[in-house]
Amino acid sequence: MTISNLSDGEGLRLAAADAGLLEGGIRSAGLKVTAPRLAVLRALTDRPHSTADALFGVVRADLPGTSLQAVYGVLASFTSAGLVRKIEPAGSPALFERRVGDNHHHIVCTHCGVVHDVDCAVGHAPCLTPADALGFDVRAAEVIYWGLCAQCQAESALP
Amino acid sequence: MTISNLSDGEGLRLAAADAGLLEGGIRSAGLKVTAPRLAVLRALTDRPHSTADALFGVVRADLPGTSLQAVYGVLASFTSAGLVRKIEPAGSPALFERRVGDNHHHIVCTHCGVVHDVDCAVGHAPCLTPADALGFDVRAAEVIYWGLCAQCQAESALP
DNA sequence: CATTTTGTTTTGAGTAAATCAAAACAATTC
DNA sequence: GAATTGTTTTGATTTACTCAAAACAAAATG
Repeated sequence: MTISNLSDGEGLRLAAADAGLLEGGIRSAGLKVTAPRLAVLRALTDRPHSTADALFGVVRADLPGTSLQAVYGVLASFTSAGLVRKIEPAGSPALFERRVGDNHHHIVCTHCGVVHDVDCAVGHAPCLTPADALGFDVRAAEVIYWGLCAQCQAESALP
Repeated sequence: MTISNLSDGEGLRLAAADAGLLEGGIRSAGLKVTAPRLAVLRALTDRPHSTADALFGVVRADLPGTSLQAVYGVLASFTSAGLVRKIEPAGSPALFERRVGDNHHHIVCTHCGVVHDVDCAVGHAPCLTPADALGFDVRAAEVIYWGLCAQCQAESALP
């Protein structure tokens, strides 16, 4: 599979527009630019908080030869290169997003599973300092809010 | 397997002392009191932040006939009865603890995986209010701090 | 431009953690 | 003590993910 069959038909113009940005991001992370990587990164741009499997579904539409393992491989390399962030909410397969480098958190619907980004709670870097760090050298604080999303609240209020 | 072969030998006195408390806890959660449930609850008292598998290892020493699935079943019933809390740190199998009902969080060592409880960060119920809840009815905030524990810091500083 | 090197993807197998279902069984209720 | 209800065992199954070797493509090099 070569980069030249990356896109076809109506996706071509969009792909051409994005390609530079996506490609630059991958390249400047010190990774080789390949068709599966471009496809995964594009899919993730459109659909943040996706599972590997969901991304595989999107990617294989663009690039039919792509394997699920390739998607896992791409995501692993992106994650360790700091190009994407992996989140693992309880009870869910891992989710991935392109928004990295800021200290943002997530809010997850306990009913439908939808995930949204939320900015940090209190002031500058809230929750980044535990009451007592017990001698740990704390590097990160991960916050997940759980609750009912607006739509599921509305649905649960129906007769 | 009956409750009568719950313990033997030197564990008997301790078991007798605990049995009332453990039994009362299970019963008042509306669950039947069984040998596997007592054994799991006792194991969890001694070793908070254990996996189902680790608890299975402890329980089968007391109660050799116990199956791993029984341990999963016991933990599921305890969790939904509010008798234990299940935590699922990224990259780890689920951990269980008896400390419930308070809003405490966890600090996990990125190197050795050890988990400790930490009280809430700032004031009363910090992090319980996101900057913007996006219409969600927020019910819980889960905070996990990641860092190097004191021992792993010491070991990484060696020649 | 051709070649080599390095890194990526495919193919296929394998694993860990957890779940499901039916039959056997035990705790509580009556 | 019998009936009822809930729990545990047994055994199979699933999901999410990982590993390894061979095939292959991208980038570096001459």
